[in-house]
Amino acid sequence: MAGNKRVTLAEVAALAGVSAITVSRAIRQPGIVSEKVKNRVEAAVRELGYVPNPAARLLATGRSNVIGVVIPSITNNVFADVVSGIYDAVEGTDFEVQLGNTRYSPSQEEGLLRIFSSQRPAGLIVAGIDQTAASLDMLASIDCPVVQIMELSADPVGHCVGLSHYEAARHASAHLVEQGYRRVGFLGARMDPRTQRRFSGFREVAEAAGVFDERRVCTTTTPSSVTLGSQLLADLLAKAPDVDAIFCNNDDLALGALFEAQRRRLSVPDQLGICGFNDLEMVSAAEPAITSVFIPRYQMGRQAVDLVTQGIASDGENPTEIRDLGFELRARRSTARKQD
Amino acid sequence: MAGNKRVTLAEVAALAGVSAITVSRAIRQPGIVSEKVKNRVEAAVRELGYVPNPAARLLATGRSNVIGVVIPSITNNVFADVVSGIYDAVEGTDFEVQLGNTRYSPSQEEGLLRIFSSQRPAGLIVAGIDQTAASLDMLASIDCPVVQIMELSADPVGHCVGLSHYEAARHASAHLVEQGYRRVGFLGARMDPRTQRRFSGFREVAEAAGVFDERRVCTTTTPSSVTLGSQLLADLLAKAPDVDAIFCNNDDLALGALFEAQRRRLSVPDQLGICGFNDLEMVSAAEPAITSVFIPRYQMGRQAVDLVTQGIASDGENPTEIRDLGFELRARRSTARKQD
DNA sequence: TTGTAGGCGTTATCAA
DNA sequence: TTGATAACGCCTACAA
Repeated sequence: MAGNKRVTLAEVAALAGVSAITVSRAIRQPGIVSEKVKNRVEAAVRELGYVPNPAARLLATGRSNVIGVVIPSITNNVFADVVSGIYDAVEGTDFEVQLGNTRYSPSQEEGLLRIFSSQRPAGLIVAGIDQTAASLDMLASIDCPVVQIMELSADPVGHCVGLSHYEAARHASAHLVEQGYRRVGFLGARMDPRTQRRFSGFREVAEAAGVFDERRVCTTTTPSSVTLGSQLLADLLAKAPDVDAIFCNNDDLALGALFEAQRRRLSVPDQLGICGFNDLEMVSAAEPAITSVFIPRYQMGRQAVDLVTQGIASDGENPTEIRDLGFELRARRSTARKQD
Repeated sequence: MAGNKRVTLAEVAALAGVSAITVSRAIRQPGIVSEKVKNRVEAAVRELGYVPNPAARLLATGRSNVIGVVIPSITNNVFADVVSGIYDAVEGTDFEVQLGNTRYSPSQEEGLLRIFSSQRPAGLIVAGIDQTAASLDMLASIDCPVVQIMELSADPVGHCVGLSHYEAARHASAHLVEQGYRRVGFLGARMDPRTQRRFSGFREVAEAAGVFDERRVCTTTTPSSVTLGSQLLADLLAKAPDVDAIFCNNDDLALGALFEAQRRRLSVPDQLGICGFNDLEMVSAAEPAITSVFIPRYQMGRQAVDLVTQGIASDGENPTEIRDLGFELRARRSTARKQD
């Protein structure tokens, strides 16, 4: 089968008794070559174990098969799932994924986009809608499908697959109020734009219900962790011992808060209701199971790739698409207060 | 500065008043061109905003700047940290990372390696030492630095950065015995080769201490999760209600077991000791904090890249290196049994 | 439907 | 130290 040295189009062509360009066409647009020739070519390809040389193709076309993906973190479970969806969707296609990590830094994001732009990518998938003006300029002027994921933008640079974190937070907060909690608080880490939008949702619902109080808000710009969730709850309890429920900006914090509550013998959900965000697997397994807001992480990744490939297939002629994939509040025992 | 169209070597050469190849040399081997020419070239590069075209370079040299990374999962936190180390180490260099996901399937691994091999990568980083014979053949014959990570191999195909999971499991198991536990059990998911090696370590220590019992072993090939940890502990307790400590193959299972113990009002560590593996952040935050074995995930990623780049710099003339990065048992309250 | 010529941007080779 | 020439493998444009 496959020899050791690289097989070229010319060698396949020689074996099949056609010209190189015919082999090229048989591979890329099987429809336009005759059935007979196609079969001969396919046989030769198999026999020689031919694999196209992407560098040569790129050099000739000026267009790569790389889908650039720009995310703020690769260790965060949320993005791990998104990336997983992206890789699954790309599998079996001719595309490759190139991952860029911004570390939540807009300027690093700008740098990554600059690099990607200069490489003529097949498509670009970027997390969030809070790019710098310079980043947005690049995205707007680049000649390939662009997809913003995670959130919904009123004014997207390209396609958009996500959900309203503001609405999601409103639902979660409303749930707390409905459960009868009246002194609700908020725990937030990192406080990136997405987090802040969730906080807005929480704040508005709490204010509308007349249960908002600044003293029950504990936030930090420190990156999120379970340990930090414990600390934030400790801080919150110091400031506002009467808090009876918390909306945590993510599940790590929620789990940390649960552990801290256990340490203090605070009964969850009776003395303290806890709601997380993202619905990572672990929170549904907790004791008590933690209420959270599921967001379709994996699907966002998959559909972003779909939009890229469709955009390429239609040669950029398809209109901008905004897909709201929604969210789902998953109420569990951690907020199941005994109703009087 | 940078115009919109791509600047080529020839344009830089024209502006600098030299030939293209001289510019090429001035960029790649500044040492061999005259000071004067070098300065002129540098000025021209800056003025035009020249960026080399990697595709053309690759086509001409037959050697890419891609470091291929083959891991079994991208959602698993363990590999997320490894990959994070890889990306951090690659940053600022001329290399790029290409991630391949085997989904714990040896045949998918083979396929990925086949693709990578055909792309003349700059280096290859593969997780584990349990490749198929065909995979090992490819790794052995490929003309670039190869690094196996996660484990130590007696007979590595290239470099090796990892630790002995067998030894690590022995330590953890010995710790349980030292704490006075006498009816120790094992919880294992997925049961891939690495997991099995950890089980061997556990088994041998337990047998040597005369505390091994088949009935206290609960394993499944199902992928690991926190929920699964709860189920496995439930299964274990059904088979062997007298178990007094468990070594969990990873932290997800350990956390799930802790939750299940809480549900059953089993006191940890007194009635049940729990030890995890990997030392993910969450286990140290748990209540009680869970004992685990830390492994240097991030460092393995970083050092693997170092070995690749060194191998390239030395043109493959450096000897095979095996780096044992070790592990660290982090004893916490979940195994701090009151000693009588 | 198939083929021919030329070029994509860079580097290796050989020569000056 | 610098330069001319010829690849590298594929694709676009045009021709047959």
